[in-house]
Parts: sequence; structure tokens; C-alpha cells
Amino acid sequence: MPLLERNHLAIVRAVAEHGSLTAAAEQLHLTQSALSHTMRKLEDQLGIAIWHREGRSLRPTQAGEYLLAVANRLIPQLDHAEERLRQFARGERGALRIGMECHPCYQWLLKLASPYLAAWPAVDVDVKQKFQFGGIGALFGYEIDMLVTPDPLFKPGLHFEPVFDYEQVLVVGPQHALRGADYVRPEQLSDETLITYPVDTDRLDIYAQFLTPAGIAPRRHKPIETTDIMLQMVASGRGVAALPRWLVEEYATRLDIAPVRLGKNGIAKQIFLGIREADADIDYLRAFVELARTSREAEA
Amino acid sequence: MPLLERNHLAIVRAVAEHGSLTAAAEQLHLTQSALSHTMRKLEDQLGIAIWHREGRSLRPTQAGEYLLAVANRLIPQLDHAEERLRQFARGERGALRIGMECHPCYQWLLKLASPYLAAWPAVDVDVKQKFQFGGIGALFGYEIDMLVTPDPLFKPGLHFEPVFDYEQVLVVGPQHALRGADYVRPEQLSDETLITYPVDTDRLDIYAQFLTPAGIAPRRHKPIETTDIMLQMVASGRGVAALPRWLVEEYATRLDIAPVRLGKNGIAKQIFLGIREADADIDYLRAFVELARTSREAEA
DNA sequence: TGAATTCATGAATATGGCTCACGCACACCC
DNA sequence: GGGTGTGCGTGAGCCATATTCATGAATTCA
Repeated sequence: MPLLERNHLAIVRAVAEHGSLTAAAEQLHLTQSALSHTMRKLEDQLGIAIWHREGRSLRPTQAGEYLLAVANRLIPQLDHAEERLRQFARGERGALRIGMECHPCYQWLLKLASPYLAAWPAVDVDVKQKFQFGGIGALFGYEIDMLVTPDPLFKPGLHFEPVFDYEQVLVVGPQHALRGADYVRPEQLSDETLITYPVDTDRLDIYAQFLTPAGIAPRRHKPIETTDIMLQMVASGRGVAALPRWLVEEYATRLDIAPVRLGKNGIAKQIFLGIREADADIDYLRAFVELARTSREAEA
Repeated sequence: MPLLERNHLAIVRAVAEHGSLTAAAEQLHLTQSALSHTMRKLEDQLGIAIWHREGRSLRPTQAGEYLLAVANRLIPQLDHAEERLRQFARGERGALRIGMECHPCYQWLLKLASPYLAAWPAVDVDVKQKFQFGGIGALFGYEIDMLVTPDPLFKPGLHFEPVFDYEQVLVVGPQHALRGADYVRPEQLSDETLITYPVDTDRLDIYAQFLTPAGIAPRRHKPIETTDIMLQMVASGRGVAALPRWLVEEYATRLDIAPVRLGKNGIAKQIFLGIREADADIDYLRAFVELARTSREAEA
């Protein structure tokens, strides 16, 4: 006979969030007394304390911490399932929750978003970019339904497909010495200011595949959040950056910037789309993959 | 206000399993009427049918299939959480659910099991070998707490650690021509009967790393489940097999078998232990990794 | 066609969740 | 130090609702 119910999880979660039974009760549209009763009953039935009662404050015990972790994992899934069923009922097709693991991925997605939204008006697209356990974890944990990543994983349970090829290039401003060069060697960046997105350097291709193997570091490293600002910095001669060639070419009509190949052979990259195999026959999901694939072939 | 409750999931699951409300009711210790009411109420509130009612049989609708998938994913996790809390209460430390992705992994685990069980009498060890979504999926999906695999995955959310190095060798029987040879070349197996565990050939190292690259196939391929029988077959001259060297040497005291290196350089393998990063501070889990690591160092 | 099985339905029932009212413990503050 | 505010615990009682009971309708099978 099951005794751990959804409300228990919800209470634990709400208390952890608000710090008190009273505040949690308000969020759940119940009285403080109700929560007190249900928690005590659960503790009695399990035979273990979920909360340390010290004075008038509640702190989770070890068991409470565990229960909280379970709640934080399962409640969102229940919520999503419910929402999805309601959408089914309304004739809507559901939500496509896309996870992003890299900035170029995001730029690429924007190009696909509008044709997709037009073709599937009943599908809500949602984009997430931060994952506690990484993109793969989010996919397995049903936080997202599709992962856009440069770093695929061919394993049972998941299906990855390449959808976009591009070249990662250096971007330089109007008066830069390297402008027009055939390509750039790592040493030539040792006196530069390098502008990148604010992520670990080992996740940046220009480091992992270009600078680090050569044992070179730029003179300065400046993290910038947004692509627009990054490129305006480059255009005004404050530094150089590394971005996909197609992206640079798009911006080149508005800003005075130019691409330069990284190394003699350039840095070739691919973007992959990953989905759960269990979802492989959901039509609107499949359609997205299909759209991505055909747009790739159109480029080639 | 949440409306999707545990009992709904349990009912959907039980009906799918037993095929009828009546049978499901028995399993859940409820009446058929209770289930009928609950399901109808849920359908009313969601505004969508979960079941096709055809005559006196129930078949899940599309929404029903979806709900069933959710139930099959979440109910086991709730059950496990409950069980884990009860163990907490009893002063037991919980369960260590280990997943295996390869046969040598299993053999290796057996050597560690008894010292671990002795050191942690309060921890139940459970071993699983089949996963719907692969070992990684099982780890992310909280079906298991630790994965033993030759195929690690260094990603956020997971932590892998090498715990065992071994050499994969060919095993031959008493009168075999290759016995005592320095090493064997792929061509020399083209006339042999090769005995392996019953898994895909591309998951077998002797194929993936030895025969297939050379374009060679053995004359016959015979799948056998258990190591004991496999080696008795080898000892009686019915074929050859590929196994870890240490395993062959252990059996060699009882059976007349001998190892032969595969290729000039041999096939080197590693076994890894993977856990969720979120679990990294659970002491009895950590202890297992520690035990595995020290036993590795003892060998070296 | 009748017997057996299965699900649906409405009314009755009872289990258990929730609220109310109150008491207690602690913190803060004049 | 004694108010005062705030938060949790507890018991009683109410009431919602999950469950059962009794029954009917539909289907399958002999």
C-alpha cells in the first residue's frame, strides 16, 4: 500500500522553498495545520523524522534532504505530464522543450524557429539553456525533449543526428593586422585580447582545438554574454573573437568585421540534434528533425 | 491545483498489466467500481479519454499510452524512494543498485562483492543487467545508482572512474594448435568455432577490435550464456573464446585451458565505475568506489 | 438463449484530509 | 521582565471524497 503521495512531495518542496510551514501553506492554498498534520502522519508511518524541529524553525533531516531531492525531480515531471495531457485535450499538440548546450546552437536555432512555428502552430516551443546535470541528463530526466549540441552521444536510449556543419573562424575588426590573411597561427594571438562567451575555456573550441594544443594563451581574455555586444567590441578594435563563419558573414553586412581561418585547415564543427528514442515517433518532434535536416541539405 | 495523483498512475499501470479493471482492482486491493470512478473523474477533469471502451474491454488511447509511459517511469521511483526512507528508519543504510553493461564487469564485481558486503552489512546490493535505455539512461533515470561499464562517459552530471585494467585474451583448450603461441593473428581464427556471450558482435571486443578490422569472420559463432559452460566447451576442444586474462588464469586451475594474446600488442581494456554526481557524497557509495580503486592499486 | 464476465452508474457509506481553536515555545522589543 | 508577534503542534469535529454496494447494460461464449 503506497503511502508516499504527491502532496507529501509538494509540501517538502514548498517548505524548503519558503522556509516555513506557514508560508508553504499559503502557496499550497492550505492551512499551516494541514501541512503539520500530513507531515507528522508521514513521519509516523515511515518511522523517521523528516524535519528537525528546533524552536519554531524547520530544517530538513538527512531523510528530509533525500525526500526533497526526490520531490524536486518528480514534481516537475508530474506537472509536465498533466500539462501535456491538458494540451492533448485542447487539441494542441504539446510542447517542444529544446535544450541548448552552446551559443552557436542558439544562433542556429533562431533561423529554424520561425518556419517551424509556422508549420506547427499548435506546438509550443520552449528553449532552456541551463541544466543542473548537463544536457544529456536533462534529456534523460525529461526536463527537455530535444538537445542541440556540438557533442553527440551515440548510446542506447538516445538518437543523435547531425543537422548543421560550420566552420569556426576568428573575427577581426576593420584595422586589424590579420584582416585578409589566409589563416592565423596560434602564436599570432598571444598578444591579442580574446572575447568569448562566459563559459569554461575547455568548452571553447578556440582553446580546446587551437590555443591549448599549441600552448598559447591570449594576452587578455574577456567574457561577454551577447553576440551583438561581442561583435561591436570586435568592430571597434577592442579585441578578436571566435564564431561560426556563417554568423560572422550575416553580421558583416551591418558591422565592419571579417572572418579569418583558424589554422591552415580551419576548425570544422557540427551541430547535432538529440532526442530520446522513446519519442522517435512523435510527429511534431520528428518534423523538427526533418526540417533541420532539409535546411542542412539546402545549404550543401 | 494538482490533479494527477499517484493512484491514477498506479491504476493505469495495473490495467495495462492485467488487461482489465477487475483484475487491476484485485491487485490494488480495491473494487472494480472504485477504479472505474477514479478513472472517469480523471478523464472528466482532464477533458480527455484515457481509455477506448470497446465492449467490455479497455484499450489505452493515445493519451492513455502517454500516461502509461509516465506511470512506468515514475511509479518505480516513488516505490524506491519510499523503500529507501523505510531503510533509513530501520537504521539500514539503503540499497546500492549496480548496473552491469558487460560480462567481464560482472565477473569482476563478484570479486568485490564479498569484502564490500562484509564492510557494509547494512547496505543491500542489487545487480541489474538489462536496461531499456542503456546503462547511462538507467543511471540518469534513477533505476540504478552505479554503473559498471567498459564504456565511460565524461559529462556533467556523471562521474566515471577507472577501477580495473585487464587484457582480453583468446582462450584455447588442451590440444589446440595455438596453445603456447606468443600471439594469434586474426586470420588464424578463420577456421575456428568462436564461443561468445550472446550479445551483438559489435559489442564484443574480439570482433570490434580484432576480427572486424581485419575483415575476418570465424567459421562458426556459438553464443553461450554462462562463463562456466563456455570454458568447459573450450576445455573439451569444441571452440575458442575471448575473455579477460585474469579470469582465464583463475579457471586454469580447474580446467585445462590456456590464454593466448590477441594480436601482437594484445587488447587492453578498462572497466569504469560511474555514479551520479549528485550522489557523490553518499558514504556507502563512495566506499564502493574506494574499495574498487584500492583493489586496483593492489593489483598494480 | 442463458450464463458468465466486464464496465458504468447512482446512492450510501466511511475513511481520512482539512479546518478551527487553542496551547506552547521562541524571538524581539520596549 | 513582561508584553507581543509569529510559528508549530495537537485534538476535536466537520466535511469532502474515495470507496463500496447494489444494480443495470453490454459483450462474449457455450
